[in-house]
Amino acid sequence: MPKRVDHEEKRRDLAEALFRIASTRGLQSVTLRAVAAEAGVSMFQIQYYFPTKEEMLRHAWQRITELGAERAGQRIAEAMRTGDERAVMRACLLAVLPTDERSRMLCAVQIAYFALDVTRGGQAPDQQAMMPYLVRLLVDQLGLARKRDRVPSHLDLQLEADALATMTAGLLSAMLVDAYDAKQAEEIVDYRLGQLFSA
Amino acid sequence: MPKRVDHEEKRRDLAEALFRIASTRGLQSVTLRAVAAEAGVSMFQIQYYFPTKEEMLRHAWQRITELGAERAGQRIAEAMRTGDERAVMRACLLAVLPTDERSRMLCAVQIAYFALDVTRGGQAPDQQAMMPYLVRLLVDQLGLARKRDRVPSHLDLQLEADALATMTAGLLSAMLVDAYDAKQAEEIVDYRLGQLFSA
DNA sequence: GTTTTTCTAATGCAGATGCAATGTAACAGC
DNA sequence: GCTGTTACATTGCATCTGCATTAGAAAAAC
Repeated sequence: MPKRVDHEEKRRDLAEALFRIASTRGLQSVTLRAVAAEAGVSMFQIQYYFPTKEEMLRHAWQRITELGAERAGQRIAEAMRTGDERAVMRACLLAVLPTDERSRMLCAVQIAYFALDVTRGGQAPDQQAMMPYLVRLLVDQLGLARKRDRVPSHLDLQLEADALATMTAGLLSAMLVDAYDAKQAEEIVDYRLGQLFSA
Repeated sequence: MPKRVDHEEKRRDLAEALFRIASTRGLQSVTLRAVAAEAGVSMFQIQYYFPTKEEMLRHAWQRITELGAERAGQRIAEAMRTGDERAVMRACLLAVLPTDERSRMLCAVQIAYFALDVTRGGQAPDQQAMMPYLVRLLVDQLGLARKRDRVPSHLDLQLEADALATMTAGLLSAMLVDAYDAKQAEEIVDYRLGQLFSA
C-alpha cells in the first residue's frame, strides 16, 4: 500500500480550513474551491475525502461540537475535582464563552450553523442537546449546594438553572459583537453566582 | 407622469417576500429570482427598486430593525404608562422574544443577519445599538425602583441589567429552537424580577 | 516488480447567480 | 393627441457553483 494517510486527521485539517473561511467570510462563502484553496490542496482532494458538499458541512459541524464539548468538558471536569458546586457552575457558565481568538472563531462558526438550522426547518440536533445538558448539570449542582446549605432553600432550582444557562447563551452572542469582553462576562457570572451563594 | 407607485411601500412588500424566503429556506437562498418569484413579480422589479442585491439585503435589514423597534416600543410605552418599574422591565425583557409566528419569523431572519455580520468582520451597527439601549433602560428603571425602595439598595444596577439583558438574548435563541416556549420564558423572567423586587 | 492507495492536474458540464441591455405599455401634462 | 416620464417584461451574458471524469504519477506494501 502506498502513502498511508490518516483519513480522519485529513478531514479534521480540511474542517479547520472550512472554519477559517466560515469565520472570516461567512458560511455562504464556503465552497469546494474556497476550502481547497484555503487548505492549500487541490479541489479534487475535497471531493476525495467528502462525497458531497453537504457531507463536508455536516462533518465540520460534528467536528466543531466535538471541539466545543472537549473544551468545556475539560474545564468542568477540572472544577469538579474541587468538589465546590459554585466552582463547577462557574466553569459551566464560562467554559462555552469565546475568550480567546480560537474559541471566538469556533463560536462564530457555530452561530452561523445555528442560524442555518433556525432558518431551515429547525433541525438542530446537537444544538438542542447542549442546552438541556448544561441546564441539568446546573440543576444538579444547585441541588447539591442546597443540601449543604450553601444556597437558600427557597430557590427554584430549575428556574435558576434556566436563567443562568440562557444568560450564558446571550453572553456568548453579545461577546461576539464585542458588547462585552471576557472580563465583563466573568464579572456578570460571578455577580449572579454571588447572589445565589450568599443569601 | 404615469402610474404613480409608492416606492417605499413596494420596497416594504419586497422585503416581506425576502423575510419569507430567509426564514424558511435560509438567507443564502435569498436570490433576486427567488425574491421575485416569492413576491409574484418579475425579476426586473427587484432590480428596479434596488440598485443591487447588497442594497436589497441592507434595506431588508433596516426594515426588520424598524419592525422590531416598533413592536418593542409599543409594548414598553404601554407599560411605561403604568409607572410601574417592574412592569416596564418585564415589557422590555419580553417584548423582543418570538411569541407568535410573525415575531418568530422576524427573529429567525434577524439571527441569520446576525450570523452574517459576526462572520464577516463584525460590522453590526444596529445590533450593537439595540442591546446597550435595552441595558440603559433597565438600569434607569432599576434606579427609579431603588429610589422608591422597591428593590434592595445593595444591588449593582449595571450588573443586574447586564444579566437580565443577556438572559433575554439567550432566551430568544433558545425559543427559536423550541428549547423554551413563550409561557416558560415568561415564567423565567417573572421569577428573576420577583427576586429583585421582593427582597 | 507488481499492485493498490493516494493524489495531481486538467477539463467538462449543467444549472444558478448577479447584473445589464433592450423593448414596451401605461398614464400625466400640455 | 402628442410627448415624455414612469413602471415593467424579456432576454442575454459572464461568472461561479457543485459535481463528475479522465489520464496519469508517486509511493509504499507485497
